[in-house]
Amino acid sequence: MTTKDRILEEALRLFSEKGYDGTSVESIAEAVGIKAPSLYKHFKGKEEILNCIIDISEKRYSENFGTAHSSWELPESKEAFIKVSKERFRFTLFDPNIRRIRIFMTQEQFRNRRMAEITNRHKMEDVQNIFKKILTEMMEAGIVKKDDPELLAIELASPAVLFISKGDRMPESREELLEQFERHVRHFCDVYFIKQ
Amino acid sequence: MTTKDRILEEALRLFSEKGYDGTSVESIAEAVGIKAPSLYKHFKGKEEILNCIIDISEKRYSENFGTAHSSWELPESKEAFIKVSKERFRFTLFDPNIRRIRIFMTQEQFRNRRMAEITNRHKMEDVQNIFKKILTEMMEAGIVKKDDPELLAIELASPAVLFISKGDRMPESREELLEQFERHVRHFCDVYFIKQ
DNA sequence: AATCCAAGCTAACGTGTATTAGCTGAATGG
DNA sequence: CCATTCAGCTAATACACGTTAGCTTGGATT
Repeated sequence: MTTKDRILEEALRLFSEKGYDGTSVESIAEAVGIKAPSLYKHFKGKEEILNCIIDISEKRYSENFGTAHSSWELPESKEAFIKVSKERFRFTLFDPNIRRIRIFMTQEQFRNRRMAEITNRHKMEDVQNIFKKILTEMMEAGIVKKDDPELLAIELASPAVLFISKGDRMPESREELLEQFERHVRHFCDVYFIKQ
Repeated sequence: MTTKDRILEEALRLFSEKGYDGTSVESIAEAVGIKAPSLYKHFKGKEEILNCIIDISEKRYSENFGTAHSSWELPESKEAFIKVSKERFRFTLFDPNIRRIRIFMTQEQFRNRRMAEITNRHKMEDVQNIFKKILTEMMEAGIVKKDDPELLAIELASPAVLFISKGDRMPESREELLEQFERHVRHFCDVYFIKQ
């Protein structure tokens, strides 16, 4: 791992913990194990670090949630659907990289137009498009009742978003949130899946 | 309105726009129309201003959403329920004071334990308790199908939270969000209300 | 072996920020 | 009518932060 990558890693960690304005260039350098002026051999300044992190955030997010890359195989049954949903939810909730990006985005979205757009693309488009796609396919396969897949995607996704936010705020509640999420998905299945 | 109140008002506005660390004492003073040192006649320092604002946030939130103060009359029909939900949603989405507090809280929750707890009490308890109460009553009144009111409260509330977050991020989309919210509530009624 | 460059360092600068000291004038109260 | 208090002001302080200049060094290149 290069020094440049280590700088970006530590900067993201610090930004997510203290915010951009609350993080000094010196503290980033210290976390990396170099002196502040050495940082300028790799980046023009603090703002360039920020922009690189935004780039990374955008990339990692689209890798993990973009419709293109996201290859869920179609769940064949209610239990398969619950299992794969839970795995996905657990990963999103616990993965430290995704988590740091999410917390950082949550804080920075109001002062950075690009950050607002990325946050939005993620929460309002990517997540819902994944669910929309799966739900559409499951409707066609006769597993889920025919309905507006866009609306159902929101019904399915938004409690997850709420739980994830709580998990970021209070990490100690994450195990409990997994259970809450399962209850929600099971309920969703009870309502919208075709009984066999 | 006293100077002290004006300071708190402008500080909240600036904190919500630029964050706590991004707001200087001088800029608060300037917004109020005084010089920075005069601020110290009213507050011990920047941090005391922050704490006062947190107090205010907590108070305003519990005034608006606390179970105790919240007096919804029980909606008698589906349309009445949709109407009152929409009004409430519109208010929450547009009211500038509530909005500033919410945006400020969203940013500060990760660096301030108290802020995390207030955010949580609001999003995870207050909002859901209101809906839980109404839904329970409507189940007893034979308007809504019998089900777990706690779960249904989440199904009803979480898309609203998602829409509100988007509205804070991109205010220009708020009118559209009102329509999306109505679609969600109508769908909710279709699924959970007893047909007449 | 001589040269070069990347990546670190120390020292220093300029700016911005939170806060304090101490003055002033106007209202308040005995 | 004088004393006090309040709420503003200017000037100044101390420090932190982002950034630049310029030196050093060790490994790669020629």
